[in-house]
Amino acid sequence: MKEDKLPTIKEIAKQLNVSVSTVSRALHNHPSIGLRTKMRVQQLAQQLDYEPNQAAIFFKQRKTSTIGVVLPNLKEEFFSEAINGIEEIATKHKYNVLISQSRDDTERERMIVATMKNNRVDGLIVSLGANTTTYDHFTALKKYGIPVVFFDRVPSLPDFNKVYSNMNSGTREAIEFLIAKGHRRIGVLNGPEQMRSSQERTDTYMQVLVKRRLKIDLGLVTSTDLTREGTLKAMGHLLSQRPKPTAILAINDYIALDAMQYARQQKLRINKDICFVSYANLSITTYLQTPPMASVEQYPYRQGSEAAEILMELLSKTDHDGLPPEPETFRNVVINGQLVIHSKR
Amino acid sequence: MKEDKLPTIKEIAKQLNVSVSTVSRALHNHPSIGLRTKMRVQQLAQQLDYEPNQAAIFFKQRKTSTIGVVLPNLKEEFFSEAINGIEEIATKHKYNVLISQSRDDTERERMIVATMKNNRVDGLIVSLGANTTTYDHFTALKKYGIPVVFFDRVPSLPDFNKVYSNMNSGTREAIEFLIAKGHRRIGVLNGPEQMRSSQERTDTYMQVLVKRRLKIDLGLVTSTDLTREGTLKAMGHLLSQRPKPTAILAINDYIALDAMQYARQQKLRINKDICFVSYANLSITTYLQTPPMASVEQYPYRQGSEAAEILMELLSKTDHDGLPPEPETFRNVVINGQLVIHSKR
DNA sequence: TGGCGATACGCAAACGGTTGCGGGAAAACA
DNA sequence: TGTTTTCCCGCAACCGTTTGCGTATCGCCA
Repeated sequence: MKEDKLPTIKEIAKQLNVSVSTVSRALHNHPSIGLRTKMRVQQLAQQLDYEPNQAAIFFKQRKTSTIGVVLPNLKEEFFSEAINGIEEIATKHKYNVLISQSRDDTERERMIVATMKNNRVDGLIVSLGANTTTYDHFTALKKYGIPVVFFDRVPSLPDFNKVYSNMNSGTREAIEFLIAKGHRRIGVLNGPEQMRSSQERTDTYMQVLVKRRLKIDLGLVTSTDLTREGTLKAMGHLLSQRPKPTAILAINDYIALDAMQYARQQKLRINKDICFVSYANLSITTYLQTPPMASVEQYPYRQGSEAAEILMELLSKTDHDGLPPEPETFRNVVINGQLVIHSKR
Repeated sequence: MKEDKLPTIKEIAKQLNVSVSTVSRALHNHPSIGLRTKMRVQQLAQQLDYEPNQAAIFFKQRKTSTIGVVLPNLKEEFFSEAINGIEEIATKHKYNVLISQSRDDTERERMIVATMKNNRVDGLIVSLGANTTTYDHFTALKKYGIPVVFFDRVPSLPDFNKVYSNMNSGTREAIEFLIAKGHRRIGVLNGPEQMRSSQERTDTYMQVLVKRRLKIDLGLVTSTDLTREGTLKAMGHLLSQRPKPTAILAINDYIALDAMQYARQQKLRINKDICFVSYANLSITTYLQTPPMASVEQYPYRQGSEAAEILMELLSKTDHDGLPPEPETFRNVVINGQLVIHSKR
């Protein structure tokens, strides 16, 4: 009972005195198999609890029905929510999902991509590590026909498939919101400069200020490396500006939380002496007594599911390889972030 | 350049005019291959960027070097932290990790286990869905020699490998802590009754009260199905008791957060009119202005890594199958939870 | 009765790598 | 120089499934 080897197609063939090919076809409802034998095969298969050996199939078909997901970390609700979207679509298309965390370490990221390649994942969905600035480990995959779709943290190069939330509209809304509340000195707590989103955020910030004819003070634009220490240091810088900023736009809710904590330590009253607006709109903020005044919702689930959808499409194309070498077109889906207001004050 | 098929061992063999077996052995540093050819092979392999086709190896070796992880959801920091522990150990042993979420849905859980079996994962690490009361989908795996290790939410049956944090010591500490603070009416916001931990928690609660000669009021012991609605309802019940409880022991931090929000709506002041103590000690609580007074740390990372370690051990045994049918012994690792005090008051 | 087209099934190769076994050639010994 | 040993390497089977192609059987019509 213990060493009950899994039943194979051969087993069935032997017991029924037919060939393996007949069994295989019978199980696939191939038209050239007689109804009688088809029934017999299917019945015995059921009875033996036969399940095809996926490993063998993967090997034979040269595809694993597995997609890899590489992202900075699962701890952030944004990413775990995105995973849900990915999983949803993937399972619908009968794909497995291999997840791995880069922890914002480019070296790890390279390793992960390499092992995923060796494991022959059919495709990849990636959100870049914060410090990743080179993409050769991804371009290398093209040679092997492994499609890659980026989401959220996407490379700034054009020749990649991407799904992301553009910062422009959300940021514009956010700044306008703050201005309408009377704020004139608005600080920006940005991410690392190599991140596409950071640049967009800064750009939009400038644009709005210019449009509203407000003074631009570059001392009010800082960046954090996303570590807690980096955030505190950046906050120290912001709060040392004179006059102090009365509002701060933070790259995401986690960073905003660190920043708020710092501000509180400096005896500033949140949403009174200083207001926060951030991105992501995580559920944890609803538990705070003083949440950020507003968040730009980034729709992680949608980003994940759209990325997965695109990947599925790409995979279905490379399936029947034989088509003319298409002129390589890249998908570029932009999801507009939207401001969600938490606190009226 | 596009349809650059991945180089195979055959390719190398052909180019070097040796047999595939020689190449295979050369790459594995087999002693029976001459130094000269070994060098030539390895060099060419490097030059061609040869990487063995894992799918083929999996198939041949009848093991996939992949372990499956099934847990309720990744959103809870407890689980994503546990994943980190699992990943750490797994990659150290060159295993891949396939993650899937049951979302506390037993049916989904069954499905996942089934597909993981078909995908021939070598072993499984599982944290049960909240409503799972039958374990036949896991016992079925034994027949096929697929080891399973449970963690955190473990079945109450003895014949499984488990790693979990026992509630006794942590709960005792927690209740004693509250009693020392002067609380006499302590409510319990427990999980579903079928969860092992819920029972342990209630038992210990009773024991301590008895020992301290405090009155036991069963109206103060409730349970939630872990949904937000369930929690609010349970809280409604607790707060309708007379006299009101002055402290509440909640099954985990998320539930505590929901509960605290409810209490606040009832115009109760947290940590003043009513105190909370919970389990897990998540990092998000550090951002709260009024966190639970204390949390019982559950060491998710350790639970994950220990579970993975055990699984690795089990896998290394079944590797060289041929040993006498051992008398099936099950590992049972208990990690003592420890009370962490957040708020002095 | 010979020929023809379906119908239903078997043969065998292929996917890429591993491994037991056997054997040829060179080296060492008598 | 003949024999034995040692060192290298090739042959071939195997893992489970899919699939192109060949073929036996049968019915049917001329």
